[in-house]
Amino acid sequence: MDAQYSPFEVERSAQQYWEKNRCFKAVEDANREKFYCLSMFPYPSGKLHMGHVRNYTIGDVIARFQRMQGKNVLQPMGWDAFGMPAENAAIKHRVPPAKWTYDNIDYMRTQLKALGFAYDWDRELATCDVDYYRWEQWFFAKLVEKGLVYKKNSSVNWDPVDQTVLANEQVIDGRGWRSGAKVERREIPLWFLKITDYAEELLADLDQVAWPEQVKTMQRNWIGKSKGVELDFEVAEVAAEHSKLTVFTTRPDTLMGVTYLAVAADHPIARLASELDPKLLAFREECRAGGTSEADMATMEKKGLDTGYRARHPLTGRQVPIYVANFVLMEYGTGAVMAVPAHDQRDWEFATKYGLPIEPVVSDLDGNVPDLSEGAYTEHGQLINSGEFDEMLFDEAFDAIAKRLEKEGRGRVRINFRLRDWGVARQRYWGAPIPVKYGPEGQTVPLTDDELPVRLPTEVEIDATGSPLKRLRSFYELGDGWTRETDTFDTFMESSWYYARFCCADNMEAMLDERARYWLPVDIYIGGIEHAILHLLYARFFHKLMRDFGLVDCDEPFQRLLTQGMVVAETYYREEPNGAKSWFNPLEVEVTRDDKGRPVSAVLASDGQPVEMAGIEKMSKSKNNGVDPQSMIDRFGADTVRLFMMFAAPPEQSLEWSDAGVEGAHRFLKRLWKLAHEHLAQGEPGHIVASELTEAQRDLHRKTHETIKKCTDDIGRRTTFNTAIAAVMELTNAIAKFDDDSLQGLAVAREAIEACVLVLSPITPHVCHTLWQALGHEEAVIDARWPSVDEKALERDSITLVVQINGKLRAQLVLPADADRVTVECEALANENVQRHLEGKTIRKVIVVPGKLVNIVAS
RNA sequence: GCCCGAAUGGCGGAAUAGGUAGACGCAAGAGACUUAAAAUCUCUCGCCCUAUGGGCGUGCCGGUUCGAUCCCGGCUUCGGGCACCA
Repeated sequence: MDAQYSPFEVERSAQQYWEKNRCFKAVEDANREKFYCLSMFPYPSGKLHMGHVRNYTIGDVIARFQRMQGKNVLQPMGWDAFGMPAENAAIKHRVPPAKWTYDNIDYMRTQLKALGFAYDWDRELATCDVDYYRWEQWFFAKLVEKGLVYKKNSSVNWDPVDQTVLANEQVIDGRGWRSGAKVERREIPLWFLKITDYAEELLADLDQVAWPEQVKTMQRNWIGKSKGVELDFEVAEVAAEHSKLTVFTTRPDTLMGVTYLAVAADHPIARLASELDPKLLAFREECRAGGTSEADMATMEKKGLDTGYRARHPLTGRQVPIYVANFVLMEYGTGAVMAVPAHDQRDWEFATKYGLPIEPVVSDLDGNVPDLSEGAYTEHGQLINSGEFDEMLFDEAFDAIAKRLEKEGRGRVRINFRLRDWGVARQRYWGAPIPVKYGPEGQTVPLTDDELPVRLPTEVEIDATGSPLKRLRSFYELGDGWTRETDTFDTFMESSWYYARFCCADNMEAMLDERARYWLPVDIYIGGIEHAILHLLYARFFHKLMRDFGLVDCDEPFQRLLTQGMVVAETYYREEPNGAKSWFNPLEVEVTRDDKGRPVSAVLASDGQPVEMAGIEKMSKSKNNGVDPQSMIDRFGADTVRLFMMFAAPPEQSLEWSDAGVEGAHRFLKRLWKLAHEHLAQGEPGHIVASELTEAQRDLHRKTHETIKKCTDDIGRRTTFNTAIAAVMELTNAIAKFDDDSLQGLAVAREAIEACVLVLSPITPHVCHTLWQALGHEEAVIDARWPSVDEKALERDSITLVVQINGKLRAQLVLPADADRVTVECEALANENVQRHLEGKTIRKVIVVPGKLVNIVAS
């Protein structure tokens, strides 16, 4: 064994060993307990960023830990390869999306390999491979047959200059990012998957999965199940087919307070009204301005205009005005809402703005009529001004009003979901073609198995103006007046089932096979919290579709979920003469500190001139604060990078990049290496005989087992790798202080060092691979079993407990571990400092928490 | 705007079931070794005071409790998501 730790040699030889022996190939084995560990696959954007390194290190630590627990582990990796950046790169650099994507994949694969992740590379897949997306097309056709797919009009962001549909992120302050033109909402027919058919199950099955409570809460709120009443307002002046205006409300108790209705700009009644009124027509046009996102809807100025039509209140018969409003959307619900300005804040603001009546129908529980001068009263209360329903509370009023509406045929109780069906069509090139054709008479026909797959052509001209597929005759035209669908799938489609395909990625005959039943569900899924709703909900839905098609047999795809925080770093800039800011990478900047270590100023290393410090932000290109993982691997080796990432913060929190912290991690590995080296130089150890250990030996022996116990829990249950590493650091500090070359001493030290190597091996696998060999083991450390805790070694003779007076710390006592309550109390009261603080006071109560503390309550 | 989180020394963080706030690491300071530097090792390190002791202290205001970083109510600031970024 070398005296010096040389990471590159160590890493090369460990990686060669793993590759040569195909250590991470996963083979189905019904007799072994399986463990499927999955990290969210990356979009191949060019090179790995620190967020990837963090994500994949977490996954790798868990996979390697589970392997040491004796599980049959599957840990695959692949590429979420369709998406917009490839098209943007094609426009900017004139590189075909396919070439750009595959080049990026090749580079990023070498980076992942350099980090030593224990992937079964035989299962690698890229979603842009036809062997992958063909099954998505096949499955889509099956879903069409089952009636789970339909086409309907939906709003998109339309750039009138580039004549193209924009993604929400391409709309900046209401304008197209390339053209700068004001974006309009435009209705186009799009393909939808009926996720709402599964709303109830998607909600209920959240109870089965071991996910963070916050993620489950977000999904529950997103699905948004609510009980309410659907009711009809009659509009007398218009033709029969529009004479009923249906609305949904969760507050039927406020029905008597309805003073107006609001409909979407594209609602039939609004259309009808605008035929006669140019002002209305103009307003309906105006409603088209702006983006389609919910945030836009919620924050825009609420505007409306009277249609002139009046609706008949279903209970009172009173006539209420119908307004067109820009915040009501035709696609959601019925495209119409009832307004109760006294008890809904948005309605209150609208009514106040347009001088509409605000009539309270709910008082507080003491019968006090609410003050509506500053805003709506939205609490549940007691009904007033509601005739026969007066004095009823919410539940009673809900039932009574619903019952009466039902009896009169004007309403019914309904369960409503906020969740909307999933629009899966995109007007983009770099995606999986939707397998549908259109006939000369307007027929819409899904492609049959023998017409599949539809290959995405790679020889295309890409520019900023929409999908090139329509311009490509060989793709678009099918002869005899038939044409092909040119929309492609939302890339969430691919990421909704890749976890299943990993189980049998080589099957060319079927989407999934029995191997998927062996491996699924994924035991732990690791990825960014930003995917808490959309990706995870779509994947859960898709899983249930596959289950109902007999392709998988569990209800949920991801049993446990670990959501990781962002990687952030300090930002530095200089203001240029023209006012623009130029940003400098943290690695190019030197920070000077005051004598307390506080940063006071920063200079650019290259010219020594000052730069401004602008705080800590998510690593990004725009702020140039991204630290390239590659440069860190080149400098310190993969183990150091992995160790730092796992040590700097628990996985759920954001992680701040720190150069000094990385150096600290590197120093620790050097110390560990030296410790092992020096220990080995002291000669062969004896065997531990527990009854013959000195006190110091017993202390180290105990610390070793305390560390094993803590690390097992920290890694296996809590996934707080930072505290596991801290515990190992404590143990190495104890080993370094332990100076005893007797046979028993060496044996205790050997046990401690081996524990460090085993426990760290999932985190820093390369250096532990080499150290394990150096410690004389034939088997590789990846095949070693996780160390077990000797409960006997944990026992202590004496314990320290603290004495508080009125909750304030006043003394510490060292007592035999088995001291009884009376002894503890007497010892506490006998303490000099305790007596001093009790002088002139009367003891009211003594609380003893066994093994922890004594609190004396005195006054 | 709506939904979900977070806030602890100079810094990253720890305190796992309401029981010693600050483990571990970084930075900083002092010292040892060295011709010197690097590396390494040892010690100090929340703030304040009349210092073998004491007061204050976990974003802010209030509550529950013998005891609150932890539970409850109300704020502030920052972050994630909001259905076509992935």
